[in-house]
Amino acid sequence: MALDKEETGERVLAIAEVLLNEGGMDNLKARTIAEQAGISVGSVYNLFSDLDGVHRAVNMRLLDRLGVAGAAAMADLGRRGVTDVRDRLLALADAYVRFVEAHPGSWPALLAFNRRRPVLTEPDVYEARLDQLFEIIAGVLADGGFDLDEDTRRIAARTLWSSVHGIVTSGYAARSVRRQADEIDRQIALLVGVFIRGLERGGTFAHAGGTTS
Amino acid sequence: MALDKEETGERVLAIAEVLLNEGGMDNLKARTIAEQAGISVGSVYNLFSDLDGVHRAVNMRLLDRLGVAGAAAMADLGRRGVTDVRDRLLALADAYVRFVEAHPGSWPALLAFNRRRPVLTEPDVYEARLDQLFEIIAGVLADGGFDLDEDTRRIAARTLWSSVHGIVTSGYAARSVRRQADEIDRQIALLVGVFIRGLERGGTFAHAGGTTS
DNA sequence: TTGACTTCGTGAACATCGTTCACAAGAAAA
DNA sequence: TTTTCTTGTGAACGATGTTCACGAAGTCAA
Repeated sequence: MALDKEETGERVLAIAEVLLNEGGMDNLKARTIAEQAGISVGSVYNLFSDLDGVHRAVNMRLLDRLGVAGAAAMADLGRRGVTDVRDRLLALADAYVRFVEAHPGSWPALLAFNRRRPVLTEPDVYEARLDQLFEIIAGVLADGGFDLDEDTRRIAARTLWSSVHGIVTSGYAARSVRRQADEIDRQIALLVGVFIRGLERGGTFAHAGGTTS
Repeated sequence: MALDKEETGERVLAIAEVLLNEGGMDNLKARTIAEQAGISVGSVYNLFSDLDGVHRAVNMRLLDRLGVAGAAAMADLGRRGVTDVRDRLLALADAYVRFVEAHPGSWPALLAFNRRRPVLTEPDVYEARLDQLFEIIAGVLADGGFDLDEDTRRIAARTLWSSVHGIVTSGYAARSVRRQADEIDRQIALLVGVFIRGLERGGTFAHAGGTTS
């Protein structure tokens, strides 16, 4: 045996990520992985329980990389003395956009992976890695001087994240590739701008049932 | 032959939608459709080019139904004399939430379907049906008395839609089923509230490059 | 009516996929 | 050396998407 077991696993994950990035979920085939990794099909199932297990492991790496990208963007702004809330939120959103662009196949594959089953899987680990991002956003909001209690700030952070996520994914699902990046940037700019102005005006955001007569 | 060709196609689509709704994309099998529809496997391929073609047709029906739900929600509010922008936007968002809840499997399958290939498909028809929804939102914004030019209003409508979409999909991707509906409602209420307050303050939302020193 | 032509349903057949498993090779222990 | 355990192997199985040669049934002209 030439390689360590863990080392072989890493190589399989690297190959799997390339396959996912190039051809989406349908391109993740056990025989292709085995061939490119120089092992047999059975060995793939020795290293991972399923192909789903391989995909899950790739997704973990992606989420980790996304967290690093977000933290790096904040660290970079801090190093340059930028403290403006708008700039920091835009930088976070931009980091996410660049991350999605850097993973044109594997990131959509992660999203599709979660939607494949109704709710059978246990995305606890997923949520844990996403919480890391939420806390970054909540931290930015906390420094913004808004008069928000902790609970509202938590909701606002998740709302902001979900909104940016929706803008980016909806944007890239549209037809043209060019000109679409511009649309995404404009939507994000409008969202962040409107969000900050709305928060600055204070007030409560209770789930008021105003729609009923 | 007992049934018309088009009628058989409708039955196939109805069966396919049930299958998708119950088990997601993996549950859409040619042999299952043929068996439940009382036809042969080959006939399915006579009626539709691919299984993807079947899925596409189901998705069209879903998008039509979503458009009807949105329009109905607006018509209902108009009938009850409700003209407040916040109420109307919340009603639209609520219509979307209820739509997603009414299609727990087939709607995620639609989203996963679009993410399956990088950008090979031509979602022109998709976009056309979504534009219908954007125009509804833009119409509500136009009645809101905000000082927005048509272009900004278009962007704002799409931003609002994408944000709500992101909130809903991110929300249902999380772990618990209960208590999650509450989280979604709170995020939507915060988003709409913040959005309206932000728009009321006017100003431009140009893509100002403020992040660079 | 009859014959040719067209249309369309049929299901066996093929290729490919995920997954399993009996087997063997090799390392470690005795 | 012998035994035992681990681990890689690839043939084999079942399921799936898709095709296609065949035949039944309808249509129409003579």
